[in-house]
Amino acid sequence: MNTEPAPAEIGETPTSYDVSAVETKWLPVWEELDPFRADDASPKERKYALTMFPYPSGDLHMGHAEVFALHDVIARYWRFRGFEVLNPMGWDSFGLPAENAAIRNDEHPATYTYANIETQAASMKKYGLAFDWSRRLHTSDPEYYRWTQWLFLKFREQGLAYRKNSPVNWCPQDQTVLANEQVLADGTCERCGAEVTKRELTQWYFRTTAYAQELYACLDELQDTWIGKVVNAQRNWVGRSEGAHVRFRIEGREEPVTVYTTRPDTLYGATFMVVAADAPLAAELAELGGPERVEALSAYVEEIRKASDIDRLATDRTKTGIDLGVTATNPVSGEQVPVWAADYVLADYGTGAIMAVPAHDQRDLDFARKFDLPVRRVVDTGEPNPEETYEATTGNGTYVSSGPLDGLTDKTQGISTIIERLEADGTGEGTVNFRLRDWLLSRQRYWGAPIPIIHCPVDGEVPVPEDQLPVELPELRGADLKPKGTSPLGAATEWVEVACPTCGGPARRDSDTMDTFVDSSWYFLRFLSPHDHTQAFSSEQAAAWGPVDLYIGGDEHAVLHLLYARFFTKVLRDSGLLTWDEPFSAYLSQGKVINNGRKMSKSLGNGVDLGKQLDEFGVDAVRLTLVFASPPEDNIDWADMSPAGSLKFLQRAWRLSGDVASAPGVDVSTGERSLRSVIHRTVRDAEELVESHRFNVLIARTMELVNATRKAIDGVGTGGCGPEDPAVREAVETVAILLSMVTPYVAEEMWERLGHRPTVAHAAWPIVDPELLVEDSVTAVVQIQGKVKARLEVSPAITAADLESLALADDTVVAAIAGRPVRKVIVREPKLVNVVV
RNA sequence: GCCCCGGUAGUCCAACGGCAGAGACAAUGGUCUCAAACACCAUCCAGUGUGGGUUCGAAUCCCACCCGGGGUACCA
Repeated sequence: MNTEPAPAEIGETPTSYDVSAVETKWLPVWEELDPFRADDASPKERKYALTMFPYPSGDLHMGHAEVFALHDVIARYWRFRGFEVLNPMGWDSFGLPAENAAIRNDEHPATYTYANIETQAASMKKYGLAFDWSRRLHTSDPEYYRWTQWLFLKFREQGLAYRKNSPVNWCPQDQTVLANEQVLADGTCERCGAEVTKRELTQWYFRTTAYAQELYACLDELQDTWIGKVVNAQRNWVGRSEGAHVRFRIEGREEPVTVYTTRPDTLYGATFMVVAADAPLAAELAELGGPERVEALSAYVEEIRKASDIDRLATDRTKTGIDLGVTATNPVSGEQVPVWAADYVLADYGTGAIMAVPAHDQRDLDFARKFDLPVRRVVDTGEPNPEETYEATTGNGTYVSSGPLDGLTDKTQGISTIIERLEADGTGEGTVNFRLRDWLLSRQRYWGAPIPIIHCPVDGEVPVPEDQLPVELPELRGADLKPKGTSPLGAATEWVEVACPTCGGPARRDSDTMDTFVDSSWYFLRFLSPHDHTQAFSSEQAAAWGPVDLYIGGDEHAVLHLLYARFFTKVLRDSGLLTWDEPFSAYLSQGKVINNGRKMSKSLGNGVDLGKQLDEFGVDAVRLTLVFASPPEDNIDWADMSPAGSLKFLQRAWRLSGDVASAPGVDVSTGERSLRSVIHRTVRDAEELVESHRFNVLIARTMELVNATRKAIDGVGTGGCGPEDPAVREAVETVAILLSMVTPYVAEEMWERLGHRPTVAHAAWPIVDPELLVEDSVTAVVQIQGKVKARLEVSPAITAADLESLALADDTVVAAIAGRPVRKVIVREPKLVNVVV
């Protein structure tokens, strides 16, 4: 600690406080008083404040420090404003790092996990956060994952959890499958960075697609209370599009092939059809084409399987594909078109088959060019003809060569005309399509919640009976956990081999564990009744507390965690367990803490250690710096920040508390008006600023109040009222209360020096006196042509007419008008007059 | 490519369509000191990315473009 306490000379007021002494002094007092425990029986109006619970890897870092500091402002503020606040904390404690550490150190993952949890818990306590610690939970506790498993079984009963065989993302490094959401845009694993490959495996899925429409539609309600970019990201991820299914009859095949298109109006321009090469449909059609087509297809599929996702994802890659040797019939024109298989058509989007309209889709045009297929323009947009330029046109235009559409110029009308025709003929219909896929939840790893299913050769998939939950993890450690391509649980013979609950015969447990995102999809519900051994969560408490009033977290979870939690909420609502539609009424994401323009990382060597910052400047100064730095959602570059400056300010604020010369409880209403006016304006602004999450401005306003108070104390003779004035006490108490939301230690210390008993968290929020917000006089500006020419001191109650005549009589105004005729006068009393000449 | 968000003093950031500055960092000068650090006092600093438009009046609203950040990407 570099803040030396001032030498305590007898009779002299110290000029600074000892940061570390204050921290050790108040921490036990708060533990004792426990002011933030939420009362389920409270008659008060409730608020549920939630911040994303951490994964226990090592100690807390700067990112945690920021989000917790921001979150704490809201939680403490609501409490001050008379709400009963639920503000819980726990750990998302299943996950790979613990498992990898266990392999490295030949130990059990729980050892690493729970040691880190204790480290983080101690740091959080020292960090002075307003959590209700009685509700602490860890998702890796059997008492928690028992209910994760129970929820899985409920979902399965409703057909929302199922198993299917499908090509899945496989991370060769972590030796496990990944959800689509866990594969980055460049085709690498979001966790370890390895290049993701594909494998054909039977895996468990949650049917998120069943809720695609609602997950999309409800975003409208969240538009104003969720941070915009997250709503946007969710919208993109769910990916709703409107279009049509169109059925093409295939020569020699009974079933027609259905394609999905968003441009049915270009149907007359379809010159070939393409099916996803890796879909079963392609194989079927190849058989129609003959043995050499089958062979060609399988060679082609082999080739594309070998290509990495990175290559696949390169958009400028040349198109590849093969002719399947079959023809399809265009349902409106009767035209015969060839059918191709290619990898630019995705098996799991739409129907896995498209009608190719090269003139009006660049991908199709590239393909047509490569394989010398015909291009036919059917919309004349006025741009050069794509048949010649090889630049597809996608805009509005006049339909040509399009039968009944010819001459039409409106795309919307063109689309609806074709859809009507298709529907009348029974060859297609309008439809809505989503990009969202089902959520792959199986993981071939150990440290997660086991999937509570038993596979019996006689009875098939049998759920573990509820009274046998939880299915606890067997004790495995070290080398037992090494990735081998199958789950480590599969090798735990004694654990895997069980009697079938239905027939009693030999059977095997499902040896996969659930994606840890399952654990975090419902933790906000478990906080409502964390010690209840009879149910996952209390629906009654959920109705009373929920939904979460404000959720704060990082935007790395903008699609994953938030989407999954929303999905869980909707399923549980439809199961009758919840009454609300969305889990988080408002969502705020904090920016990252970076250093010197770069993300902090070991390889760059620019990490900032939170512990060191706390040791050097103290908890309060670090919290203040993070809150003051910028609006919450902006990144903070630590290199631009000055925790030393923050500490300087806190010392100045603290010093005020030693200068107050009136007694506690003095009648502040007799205090000096101008200072009181600043106090009450500050409080009014503070309310608005906290509610609109402009915490950085809140700090600025508090600094302003500190400055004004200092002047009032010292400035006797120059307008200051001196330390005895009751307004000074009111000001300093207000500073302590405002600061307690951000810097609880120094605020508590000030509160004590002001002669109050702890804790400042119990202080009454100042009531704003509207009388004190009225100003004695205001400065009105007079503009000529919008440029300021003069200022007038006027009464705030002045009438428009009076202000106008006052302004027009002003010498500088008269001079500025210079005799020109006044054409118009705009008056916004009492602040502004604009003269137009 | 498409979709979001942003661009204001050297830096971080404020500013209901109405005086561009609330607050801070840095810098400079001073007080204090044997000297320095700390502390305190004072000073300095931009016309709001560019170009149009709307308006009596634009940092703020609209359009186009440039730059930065993020999301997404053969999604038919």
